[in-house]
Amino acid sequence: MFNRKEQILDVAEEILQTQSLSSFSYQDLSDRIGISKASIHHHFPSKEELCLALVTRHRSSLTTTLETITQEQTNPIQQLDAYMLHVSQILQSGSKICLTGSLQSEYTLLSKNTQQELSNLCKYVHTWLSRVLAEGKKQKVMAFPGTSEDHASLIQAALQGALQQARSESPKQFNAVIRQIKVLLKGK
Amino acid sequence: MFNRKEQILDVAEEILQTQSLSSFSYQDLSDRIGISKASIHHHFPSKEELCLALVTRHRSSLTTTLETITQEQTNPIQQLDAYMLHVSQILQSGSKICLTGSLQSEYTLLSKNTQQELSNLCKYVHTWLSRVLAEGKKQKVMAFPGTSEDHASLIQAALQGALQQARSESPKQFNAVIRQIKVLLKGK
DNA sequence: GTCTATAGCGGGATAGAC
DNA sequence: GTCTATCCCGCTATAGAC
Repeated sequence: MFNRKEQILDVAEEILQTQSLSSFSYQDLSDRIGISKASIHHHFPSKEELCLALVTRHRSSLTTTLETITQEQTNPIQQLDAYMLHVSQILQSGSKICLTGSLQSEYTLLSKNTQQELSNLCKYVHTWLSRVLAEGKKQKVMAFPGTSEDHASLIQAALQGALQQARSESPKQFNAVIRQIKVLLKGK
Repeated sequence: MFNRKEQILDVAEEILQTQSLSSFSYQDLSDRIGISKASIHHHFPSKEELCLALVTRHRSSLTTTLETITQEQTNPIQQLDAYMLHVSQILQSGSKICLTGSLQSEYTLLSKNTQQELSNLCKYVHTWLSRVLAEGKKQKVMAFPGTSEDHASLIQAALQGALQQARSESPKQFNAVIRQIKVLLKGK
């Protein structure tokens, strides 16, 4: 048999990116997976544990993604492009938002552990982005004023916000943000 | 007597910016205001109506704010600064996020009317920002590549994302985004 | 406008059989 | 691992008295 735990996390992640932590229930999971609520409780006794597992898995998945990008692309511009493509695929697969954004909106409802794990995840992405930007500047293939860290913060925040804005507006708004991030990095 | 409806909306807005639409209840309102749940239903029969009223009021409030800024500040740079100060005050009054961001995260759960009103609100802010940026460029007090509309989208998305990121990180992350938005507008 | 009381539902979680 | 059955709770919403 395949891994049921992973299947539950897959479905939970999808719902979380479409709705919110408070609004989704074991019943939702039960309906979509086709096993009873009690069976899901067997794998994840509490909602809090499920949520923590979700964030932990997401962090390790994102780590793999970013490491792969770093290995496959040597050019910092292509590395950033690959990451932005990764983010835009979230939008294209339904009008989802990133897991991070969904959970940060309900940050005050998370357990201490989950908050910590979410914080680690964000820090990791920020560090990666900062490094790519610093490398791009050093190689003179990117140009931007200010520090790499600040510019990384801007890009990270903009991508998260853009996914959400795309919901009430059109995906065009999201594409506008991607376009502008790229334009800003071109020297003149 | 003061206006109870407004009081309810005040408290609801505060809770929504701290938690989420799904997680907050008439009981929460009842506890904080000191009247029964049934009394609140008298003013806002359903949660959906309350939510719509909240967005409508927020839109008119924001319209006033932006019009005031436009009248009081003649310099586009100062207009943008005033708006960003307005946003940063959201963060300073507790670790809140903007109403827009909170509701967009649960966009799929909103009624059609509320979705439409939220969309109008976002469009209005985007139009205002675009105009300020275009004016700044025309007066040569701002410099940025690309269109005013795209740069407005970037700033709007970044501010919304930054408020959320500030929760799992520190307010420093938010300040970094503000700083970088300003730096990007300086000609060199 | 506010209250108490309650309906009716769905939530998270558990017990115990298979 | 999965099920049925059930507990207890909190939710939205309504009825009807004051």
